[in-house]
Amino acid sequence: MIRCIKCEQVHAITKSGVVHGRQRYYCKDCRIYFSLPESDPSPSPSHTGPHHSATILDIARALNISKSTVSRALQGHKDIKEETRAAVLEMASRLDYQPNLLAKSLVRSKTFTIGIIVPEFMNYFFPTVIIGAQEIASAAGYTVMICQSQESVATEIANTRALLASRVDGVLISMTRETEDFDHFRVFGRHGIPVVFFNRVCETIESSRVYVNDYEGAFSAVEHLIEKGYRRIAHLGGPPNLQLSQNRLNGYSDALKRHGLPLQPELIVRYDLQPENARLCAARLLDLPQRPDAIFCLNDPAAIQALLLAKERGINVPGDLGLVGFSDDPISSIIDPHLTTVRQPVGDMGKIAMQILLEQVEKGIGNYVPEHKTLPTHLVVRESSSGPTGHPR
Amino acid sequence: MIRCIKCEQVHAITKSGVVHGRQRYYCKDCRIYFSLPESDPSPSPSHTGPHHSATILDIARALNISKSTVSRALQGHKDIKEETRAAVLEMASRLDYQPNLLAKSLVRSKTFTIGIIVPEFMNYFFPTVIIGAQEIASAAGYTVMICQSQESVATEIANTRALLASRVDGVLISMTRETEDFDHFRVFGRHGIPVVFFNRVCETIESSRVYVNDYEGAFSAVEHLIEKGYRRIAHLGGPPNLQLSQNRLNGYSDALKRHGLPLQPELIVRYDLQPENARLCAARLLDLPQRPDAIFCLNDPAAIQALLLAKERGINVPGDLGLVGFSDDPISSIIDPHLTTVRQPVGDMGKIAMQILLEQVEKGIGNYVPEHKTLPTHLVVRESSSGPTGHPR
DNA sequence: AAATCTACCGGGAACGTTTGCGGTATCGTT
DNA sequence: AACGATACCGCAAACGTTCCCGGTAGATTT
Repeated sequence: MIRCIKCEQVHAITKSGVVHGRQRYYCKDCRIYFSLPESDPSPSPSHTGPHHSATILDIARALNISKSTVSRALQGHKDIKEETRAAVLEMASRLDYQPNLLAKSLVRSKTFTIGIIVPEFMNYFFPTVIIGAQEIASAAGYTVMICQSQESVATEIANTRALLASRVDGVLISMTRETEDFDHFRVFGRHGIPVVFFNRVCETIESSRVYVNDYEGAFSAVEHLIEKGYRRIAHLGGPPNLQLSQNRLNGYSDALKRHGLPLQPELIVRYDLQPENARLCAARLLDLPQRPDAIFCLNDPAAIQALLLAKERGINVPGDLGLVGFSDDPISSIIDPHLTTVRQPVGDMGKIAMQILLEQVEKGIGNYVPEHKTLPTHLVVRESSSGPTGHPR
Repeated sequence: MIRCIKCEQVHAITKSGVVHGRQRYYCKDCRIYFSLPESDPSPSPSHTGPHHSATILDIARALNISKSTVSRALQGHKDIKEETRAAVLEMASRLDYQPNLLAKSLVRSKTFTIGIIVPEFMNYFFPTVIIGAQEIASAAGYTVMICQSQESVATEIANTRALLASRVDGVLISMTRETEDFDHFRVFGRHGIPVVFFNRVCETIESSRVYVNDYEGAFSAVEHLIEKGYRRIAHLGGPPNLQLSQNRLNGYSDALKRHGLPLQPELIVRYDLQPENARLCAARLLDLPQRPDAIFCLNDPAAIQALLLAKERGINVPGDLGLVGFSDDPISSIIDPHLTTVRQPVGDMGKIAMQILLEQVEKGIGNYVPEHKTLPTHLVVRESSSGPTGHPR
């Protein structure tokens, strides 16, 4: 006892397969498909109706023209009379037509979406990058698809597959803290999809990269501590497989060398980017028989953990312990004492990375050379490093 | 002078259209399509190759079987001999086959992706919700597509269109601070796409909603301030079009009434959720001829701005000014003094919202009733509200 | 020996677009 | 009067899947 949703007739209805749990029907008179929930024999009026969204074919039939014409009218092709176009547009909005990107992308083999893989977005850094990137992308008519690997290679691999399956036109990647094998990234190259790495870059893959000058940032931070009178400066570093922790470590040690200070291995600890472990590592440093009088931390979250721990233990910052972080997290200017840090242009990093990526997407793979962009850093001096007590400068 | 990328022959090649700027060719011998960048006549070897990703048809041809069989083998259909399936799998990985979700979704009219629209993700709240939601979604085999409206209705509307065009199976929405007209949300209903609102819900649209008990949270916060001895309690509230600011305001005033305190209009200010304006509004309260001795703030970011301003002006918190926020932002337990706040189960909100949504997606529209879920809040008492000086309790 | 069943596979339509090519009016030009 | 140009539109193939329907070969039952 199925009636057509349009002509309300019963006789011209035939079944037309089941799609995902609901019976589809076809009315021969109206030449229209529709479906009704089959578990509910008498659906409430508010939920009845054509769940089958309108297509260009529906518009075409309603106007007695061909779907080619509708398609062309919709995309502003010049071959279409102004009159017809107006009619199409009018009917499109009447039928609540929404173009099906899946179909469009399928035939044009271009999706106008960019994939982004980040390890997390709990902290300040990655959301800010993403916002910058998204701004550029949507200005260029692209949408983004954000994946978070949650610092796990397994889900990172899953993410690459998902993006590949969705046929994104390009991807932006900042890898996991534990990524050591990069094979899963190569698949993009094999499929002609440009990628650009940012922040946590991959050096063994031929691709564009954008990052800040970690070495210089670290160098200036440590030099600043030295100038303020700190002498036993420790480093709370990051995992060795990340290039940036290596660079910051190098900046640290070179600054020490430059000023004739010894490089003491026990003053260097590395944490795996988990906040809890930053705290643990800071504790290791503070528990040292000969305590450091300053710590240069890999990033602000780590510095904040160190600061909190110091406060708990009654260690005066900056009097007994100088602290400087990296990346200028907003919390750093709120916490007491305010944290000295190395500011990096976070939003710009997203923008620039996306700009480079989109350029390469438009050019097509093989028609561009990978680009390596280094962004400047800038030391922001605040209270946490104003010099040890008894050594005012 | 085009050679087949497989057999390296020249004679059997015919042109086969141009897709998006690159000429496509067809080798009659190998029955294979491929394309070369036409702007670069002699591409470097590293970038040469079949940009045309392998399809099930390629696998089928290589194995001399039909694409139906390949499809079935790939999805684990029982009709396929173990031997054939193994061969297909092997060939698939040899050809670096990646399924094309666009095509699959097109025919099944199901994308297994959920859209999420949030106003921003700079603060702690929304990223945390998203993480929770994503966890549930990916466990169920869905991927999410995150859009941020940036607190602008215009981009919110653009977001709905994008999600609609991408044919998401369902959407999670927390609306803009300025959304007053909800028509652009109705299109989901018309297209049979279930939506669930969270946090900033929409009451005029028939749909599921999940939020916290804002009224009770606010009530207990204000009651707490009263019990601690504060008497002139102000409220730094939010925009009136958001239900949650209304509810928190009601909790605030009812708590005052309950304890026989007068409701004074000049003690109620509302900000538009921009941090700068939170500061301005806090200033308005602190500039009052008769200054409030406590402020109950709409959320933690606002409370933090108030706290910073008070510190700048030398107003002692909690001695001269009690403060309590809402949502337990991590900064709140870092800032000095630590901020009393109403904790809400943020991650759970995402999880629950996604669970409800997925249920409705699976059931299909019309086969479920909208669900309204209120989550409990919990007052976290810290230093910022420990009582005015001279009124210790 | 015929009939039925099972296991496996292929043909082909369908999903909703885009787009090259061909067709038909209409109009102006020789 | 014939021809070419122009403006507009339709046909049909293609994109890469899924899945219904049918077919064949061998095994089992009657």
